[in-house]
Amino acid sequence: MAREKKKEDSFFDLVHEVARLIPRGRVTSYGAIAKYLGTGKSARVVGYAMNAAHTSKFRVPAHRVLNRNGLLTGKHHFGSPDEMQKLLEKEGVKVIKDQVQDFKEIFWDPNTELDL
DNA sequence: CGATTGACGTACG
DNA sequence: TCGTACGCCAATC
Repeated sequence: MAREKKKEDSFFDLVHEVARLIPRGRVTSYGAIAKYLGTGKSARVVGYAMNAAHTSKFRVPAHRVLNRNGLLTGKHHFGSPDEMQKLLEKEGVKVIKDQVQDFKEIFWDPNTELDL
C-alpha cells in the first residue's frame, strides 16, 4: 500500500543521477563516475548501468559519458551511432573520428565538481 | 543459485 | 610505444 512506487535503488539509478548532473557541453568518464559512486575500479558496472539508462524513466545523457580515452565507446548503443557524436557536437563538444577533442579540458569530474 | 557478460581500467610483456 | 591479459562489481540468463 505505502509502496505506490517501486524505488529502484539499483546501481543504475545512481549512475543515472550522476549522468544527469553532467553540465551541457561537458563530458566525463566511466571511471570517474565509478569512483564517485564508490565502485572504484569497477568502471564496467558504470557502463553496464549506462546500458540500463535506456530503461530509466529519466533521460540520461549517456552521450556525455565516454571512456578513459575520451572515445565514444558506447555510441553503438544509441539509436544511431552517429547520433551520439551529433549530440555532443550540438552541445559544443568537438568529436573527430569518435574521439572527443580537448577531452581533458571539457572533462567533468563529479569527484571534483560536486565535492568542491 | 551458478556461470556469463559488459558502454572500463590498469598492469605487464 | 603498442598489444594482450587480467581484475573488478553488478546484473542478467
